[in-house]
Amino acid sequence: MDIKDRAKNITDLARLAGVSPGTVSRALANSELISKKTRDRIQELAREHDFRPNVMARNLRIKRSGAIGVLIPLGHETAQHISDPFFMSLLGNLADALTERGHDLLLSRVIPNNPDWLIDIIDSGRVDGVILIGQSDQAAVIDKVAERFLGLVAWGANMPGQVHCSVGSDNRKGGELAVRHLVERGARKFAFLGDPIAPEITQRLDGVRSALAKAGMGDALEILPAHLTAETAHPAVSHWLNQIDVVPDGIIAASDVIALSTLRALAEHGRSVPGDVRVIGYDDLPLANQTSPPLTTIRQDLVAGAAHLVDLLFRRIGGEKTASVVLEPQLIIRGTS
Amino acid sequence: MDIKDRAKNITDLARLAGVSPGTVSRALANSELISKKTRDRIQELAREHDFRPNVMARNLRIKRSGAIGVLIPLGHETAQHISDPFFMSLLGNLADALTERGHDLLLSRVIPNNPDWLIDIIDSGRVDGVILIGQSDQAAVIDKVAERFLGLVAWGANMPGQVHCSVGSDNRKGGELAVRHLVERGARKFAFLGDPIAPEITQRLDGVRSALAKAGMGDALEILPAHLTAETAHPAVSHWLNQIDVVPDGIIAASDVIALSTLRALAEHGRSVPGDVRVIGYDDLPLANQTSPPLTTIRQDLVAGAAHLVDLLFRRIGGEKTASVVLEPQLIIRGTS
DNA sequence: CCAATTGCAACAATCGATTGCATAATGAGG
DNA sequence: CCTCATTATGCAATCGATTGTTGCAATTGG
Repeated sequence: MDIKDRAKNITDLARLAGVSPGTVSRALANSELISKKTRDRIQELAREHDFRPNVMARNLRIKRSGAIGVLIPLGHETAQHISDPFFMSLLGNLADALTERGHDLLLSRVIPNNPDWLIDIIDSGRVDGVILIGQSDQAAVIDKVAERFLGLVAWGANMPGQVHCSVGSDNRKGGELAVRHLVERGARKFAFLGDPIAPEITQRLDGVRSALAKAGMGDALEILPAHLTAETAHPAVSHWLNQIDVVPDGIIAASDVIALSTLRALAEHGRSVPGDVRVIGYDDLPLANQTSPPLTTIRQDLVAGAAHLVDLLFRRIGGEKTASVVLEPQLIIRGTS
Repeated sequence: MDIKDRAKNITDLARLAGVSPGTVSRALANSELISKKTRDRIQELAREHDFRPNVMARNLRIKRSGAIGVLIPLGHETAQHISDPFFMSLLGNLADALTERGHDLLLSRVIPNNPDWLIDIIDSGRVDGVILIGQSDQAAVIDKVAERFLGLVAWGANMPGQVHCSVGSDNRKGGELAVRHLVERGARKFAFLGDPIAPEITQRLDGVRSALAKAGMGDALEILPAHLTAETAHPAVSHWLNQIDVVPDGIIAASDVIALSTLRALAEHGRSVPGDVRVIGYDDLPLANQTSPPLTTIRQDLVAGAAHLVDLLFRRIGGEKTASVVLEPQLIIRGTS
């Protein structure tokens, strides 16, 4: 088939078939209104001419875009990069789940410098629904939008009084699991590394505090509240190790990424893991299994998480008012504890 | 502003302003054809009513979608996951670069089970251009499409006689760099870990072979040609270590991900790095700096790579017939060599 | 004071597919 | 051979914004 006589729109194809555009449209949609004979003929013709209907025109008419917006709000720390392994890991799973449902994934890294960032995207008509990866510090904005707009789900913490639908792990329980495990292994002096500005982190810290209190060691906790990314974590932790008097023997990192940098900093300071210090991460990213020794961590099941996000989103798009989902965190014991 | 009287389309807004839809369109586009006074009035009205023009209608009319498709073809190994850290790292950089240019990023993980996978996406009208992350084993398909369609660039190897425009590092030179470095450090028996089905890997292996030949050690190379992902690499390498007679003292991993697993497997086999064995990776992913000891590797500058991909793509969309770009690989010496 | 020029905004066609409704073609039965 | 009931197709409006062309009014110059 030469490039010249490729039918570029439904009208061309209709002329070639000797029927009206409407008939072609129905035939390609396999509508019963068109006789089997013409239907087959038109479908065959479409195949021969390599015809592909214009998606935008179709979307305009039927008012759906066939795309789901996946947004990564970078509120409290614009320096945070989209390639953060945690985001990426979830994103990969979302891409798979959405593709299976025949939807495109519109990726956007958004810096919420005006309060309309979310509404802007929703009202633009580019997407049928929105999945937020993380709430950053935008809980208020998200809640306000969620009151009006159903097709929105978020990965992250489930806060009391929250309006929007979220999927996330039980961060509090995760924090508790981490501490209980370290206590069992004999740790007595603890440190928590992570910035409680993000609600998830706050909840993890709450869990840590609560478990320590229960164990009668409520005052044995130190906190390094710096915002820690893959790039900034190592120097921050290293500096912290230099200035403290007594190095804790149980370190709870707020994420695997932080834990990784911590392992390295400890090695450089001549501390053995898990001999001198026991370390536990959070997330169970694929790379947690790749360190030496492999990282003990609290697992968030991102495959299940992504599946839930997508499932809830489509149910909400369908009009259902779904509740949030809280996933059970799981202690994964490896070599660093 | 109540939700009721939100103008939902340009016609509503025109009625409210007492002008015609065309005038509103021009006013919002800040066209000189409309007097400053009416322009300001309409813009103010639009702001009050929170009006956002329908992107799909606009796109249909002006025949652009405002989105760039980023495709990850998974040809020779469907099990490979989109969350491969290398893909993700590049993807993050692409998202940033495209956002800066005001374009959306349509992410798709595609399994090329029929030869039309690429044409389908291009002709659907959903995207203005396509960036391929990796060519997988689809070079023929890609070349055929590239003959006709300009708005296409790919990350990956630059093969002789290639039609499509690609951006990638000089894999051959990268392989040479790796070997020269290991030789300098005293390694005498080598292994290359990676599957030469992907053209990039073949080129790296060629470089390795060539450098070894130059050093007069052409026969000191062993190859583990398994397809290695984050999940499969560790068992494969571990098994390999068990069955070989003499463990090499210089290991060239075809990627950082493979190098990571190798480090772990070596540790489990009681080999010290870099004491017994020197290891070098390829890519310089963020996580290469996070291992202990940190990984010596051949750096591909993904920030520059992403910038090139986007720049070339937009120039091609603009009609320019750009040539491929080959980036200079860089030896990053860290702790494993 | 009238004609020529300029400036603004309205009109209407257009992008390409979908779909309710009207109409033509077909076939059966009398 | 004609009528009526179906079935199969055509017609035309629609989704919402863009843009070339046209028409009207105000301004300027002679």
